Amino acid sequence: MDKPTALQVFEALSSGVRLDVFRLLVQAGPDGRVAGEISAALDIPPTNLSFHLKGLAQAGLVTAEQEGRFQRYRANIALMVDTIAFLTENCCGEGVSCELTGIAEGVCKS
Amino acid sequence: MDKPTALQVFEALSSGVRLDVFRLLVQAGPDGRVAGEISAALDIPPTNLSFHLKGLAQAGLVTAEQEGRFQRYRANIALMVDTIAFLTENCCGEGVSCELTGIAEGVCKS
DNA sequence: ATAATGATTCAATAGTTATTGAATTATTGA
DNA sequence: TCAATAATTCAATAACTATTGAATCATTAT
Repeated sequence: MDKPTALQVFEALSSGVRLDVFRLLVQAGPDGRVAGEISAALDIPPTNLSFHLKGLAQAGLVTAEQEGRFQRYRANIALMVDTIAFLTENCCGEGVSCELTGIAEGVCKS
Repeated sequence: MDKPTALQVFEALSSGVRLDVFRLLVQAGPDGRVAGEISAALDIPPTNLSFHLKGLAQAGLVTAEQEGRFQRYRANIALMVDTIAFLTENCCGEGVSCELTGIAEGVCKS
């Protein structure tokens, strides 16, 4: 993953609203959720939700698919996994072990 | 890790300057770097660097220690590892495997 | 066709973030 | 003490982000 992509992902995740939306879509699984469902579930006004969904989509963290007059959103798990890989490669210096924290071995460079 | 902490970390990592600073400090290892070294290495004016170091410190991603008239900064690897754990717990839904991406098994809930 | 529904875009506003140069604080060295 | 050095804070500005309500666009149902 290149740096601009990583920055966009971090910026997208730096809002409580967007983090909540993304988590909801992760939990929703492959079916995702239409905008109205997200709006209702998280109690976010449609216009504000649109704003944040746009940011998430621009960062690539969610995809949008038209479904009649609904708009269905899904989490892009692959990008999140890539992001975790990016952080992993940037988080552990020489000889630093991640075992201490309960993260699986092999995750960090060390 | 709680949500406000995660949000602060993501916000801190959402600036190219701060990401560069953090990576530099990770590479520097336990010795860290004094502010002037960071400023010179990344070609960032001292006053702007102070601004971004403040953000990183507030998020907990770096620590600062006075050393004579210098200020030594170090990366907080533990917090980064916690952040990776946070993302891991929020990235993989039911039955989603991370194997595809080359991330070690056991990382995702699966 | 027309009305109703789902969602987005637009316009306005308030608040926040990034950057720069000048001023300030603190420590070291002559 | 006095000048020099390291770093931060302050003040000003420009740019961006978040939120809301009104308006618009597209699709569905009558």
